[in-house]
Amino acid sequence: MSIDQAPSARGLSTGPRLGSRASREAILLAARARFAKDGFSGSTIRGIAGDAGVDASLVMQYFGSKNELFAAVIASGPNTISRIAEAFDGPEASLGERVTRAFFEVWDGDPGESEPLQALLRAAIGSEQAATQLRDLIQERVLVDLGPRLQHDADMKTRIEIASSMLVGVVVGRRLVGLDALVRQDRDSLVGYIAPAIQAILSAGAHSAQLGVVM
Amino acid sequence: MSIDQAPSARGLSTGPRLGSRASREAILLAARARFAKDGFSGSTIRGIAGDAGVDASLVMQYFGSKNELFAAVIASGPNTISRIAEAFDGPEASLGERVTRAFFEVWDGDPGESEPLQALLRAAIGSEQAATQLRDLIQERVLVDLGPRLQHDADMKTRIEIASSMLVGVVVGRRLVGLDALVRQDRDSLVGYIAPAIQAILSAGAHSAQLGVVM
DNA sequence: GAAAGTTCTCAACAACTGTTGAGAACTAAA
DNA sequence: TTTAGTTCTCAACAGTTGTTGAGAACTTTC
Repeated sequence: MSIDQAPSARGLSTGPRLGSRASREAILLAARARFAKDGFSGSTIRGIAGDAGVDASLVMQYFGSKNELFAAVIASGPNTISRIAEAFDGPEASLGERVTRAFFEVWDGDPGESEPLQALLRAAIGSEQAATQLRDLIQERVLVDLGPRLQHDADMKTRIEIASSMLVGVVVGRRLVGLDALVRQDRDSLVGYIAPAIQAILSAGAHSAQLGVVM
Repeated sequence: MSIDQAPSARGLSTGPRLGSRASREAILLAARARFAKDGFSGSTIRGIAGDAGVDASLVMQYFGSKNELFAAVIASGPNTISRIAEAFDGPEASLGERVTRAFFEVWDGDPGESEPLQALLRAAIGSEQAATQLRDLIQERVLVDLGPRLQHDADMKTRIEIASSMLVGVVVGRRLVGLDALVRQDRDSLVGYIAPAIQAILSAGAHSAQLGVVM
């Protein structure tokens, strides 16, 4: 009945505590990898549980449902958009290269950072529901992180979405589809190819009538 | 036993023929739309059959299996890559615009043309098997259609794959994810934003050391 | 030792999946 | 009308899916 019956007057109680976080994290790790590789509907809870060396029902016990597990995977990623947003600070002449490089570091680098993003992208392309989730994430974060850096300018927002889509497209071609000429390139030479194009998208406003946006 | 027992010495025989092609085509149409919308594993034969106003087993009877139905949908699309390849013919100054416009006409236009492509892309992003299928398709067709137009140049092949990935990325952002600033733009203004970037990718070889490729 | 609390597994359910075989419903020829 | 051939549906299969509830196995406190 009463809460204060706790054994040693603390929140800690009797049972085993060591395995708890370890299994939970193993599940999250396995789910991250599988969602990134097979998409949402292509991944199964039994498969994830098997990878984590755990029974499927434990996954349910920790995360409630497959949808919540997926949400936990997405939430487990660090705030990548703010890292990309930081690339907007600096001289305009090298804007394309900074943004391109930041994108590759986030999407093409450490699995802990890239796998949740790839999972979200795969799921978003695979189902309308996840697409809404991704859309909202972009909508929120981009406004929060990029808003202060740029004046509210519909044209610049369009340019950012185009440039982002292009960069994501290259990552999709390289990592998800596996186009061989893209896979073979190392990151630096890819940046060499791509940065001028991104620069053309992002800084073209400076050549047109209404400008003074970025700097 | 013998084949020549056919009633009127023709290939035509007794049963109803009207429904045949109509149902087959209705199934193919429904499958095209659903694969494009929900991906491969997200689509069900029962759902496709329901859209076509037909029992699920009829789908099996016509196409044998879900995989073969998918292959039929992919094969039903016209040869889009050759249409894009044609855009490479012409003055180099407007190469970016021609290619960009051709891409949008193919990927963002008539459902009969764009839906098989979107279906293949969704499936390729959703599973490794379909990714191989897409990779092979690109490998074959690009070499066949673009090979004669360009000299065999690894650098140009890389540039083409990058530009294609970028354009596909924009289509994904616009059609599959639904980024609102991209959805709002009409095609012409999108081309206005994007063409210079594609031009930068495709014709940048002319500015670098080893050149003479495109012209 | 017993008791309490935690972590985890077993077995099963209900729904849905692709797929199959048998037989209706219909159409055209005899 | 009978017969043969075609188009299509019904009912069911075996497997997999997410999900659930009961109870083992283990750890700490008394």
